[in-house]
Amino acid sequence: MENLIDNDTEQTVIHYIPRNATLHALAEFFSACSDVTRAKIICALAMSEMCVTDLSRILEINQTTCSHQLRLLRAADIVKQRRDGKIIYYSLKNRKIEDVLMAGVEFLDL
Amino acid sequence: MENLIDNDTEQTVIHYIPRNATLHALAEFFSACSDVTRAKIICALAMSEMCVTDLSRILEINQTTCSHQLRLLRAADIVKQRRDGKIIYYSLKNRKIEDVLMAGVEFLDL
DNA sequence: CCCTCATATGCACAAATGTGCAAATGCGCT
DNA sequence: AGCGCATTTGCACATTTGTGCATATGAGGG
Repeated sequence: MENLIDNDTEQTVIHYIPRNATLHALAEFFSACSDVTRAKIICALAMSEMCVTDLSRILEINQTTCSHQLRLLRAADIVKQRRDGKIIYYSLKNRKIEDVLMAGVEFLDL
Repeated sequence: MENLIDNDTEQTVIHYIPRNATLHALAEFFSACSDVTRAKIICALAMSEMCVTDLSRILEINQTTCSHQLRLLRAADIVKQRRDGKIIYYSLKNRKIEDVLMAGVEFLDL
């Protein structure tokens, strides 16, 4: 069983591979961006803090679905909430998420 | 049925939301990055062109699985292949994928 | 206390996804 | 042609995911 790449390269590659925890975190994060509904929500929240009702009305998605996806986005630390009386306002937790979207747009040349 | 955000903001948000085709492309792209195995493969290929056998051996993943995931990555235009006799070498099609991973790493503060 | 509105949760279900075995294909060699 | 190796493909299966209805929770106002 011969190696096809040379041993030095192999060692370099092996050391470059991130730890499993890192890979897992990355995959989970990208997974949170990998749905049309959630991408929509992120884009909307990048413009303005908003409540669930407005979000679902403006994006034309079911309120329940919106709520479910917001929960996922919150679990992924992409979105945060703030309560004001009856209303819960959602917004981006960290503006770096926009850099990620931009990088995606760049890659796809959109 | 009253709006909770003012109409100007609402209009701005509505115009900011990317077209459906764009959202779909973005989601599909991130979906390609949203799996541990594929993330691993991308990281490895960022270091060096490699064939399936080496990839699966070094990353310690089943060769068949590796092949399946490479097909997905190829469909997502993340990876390209080059044949040399019996061997097929895989490499990143576009180095901008690294910027995306970096943005993810930045976001997660890894 | 009851009504209304904003939001979340439980549940069910269809659809998509990741994995690996078994078998097929492709290619060079003799 | 026949063999061996590299890679892909077909198939099956368990698991996860996205969605929305029905229902619950939570908060303010009369």
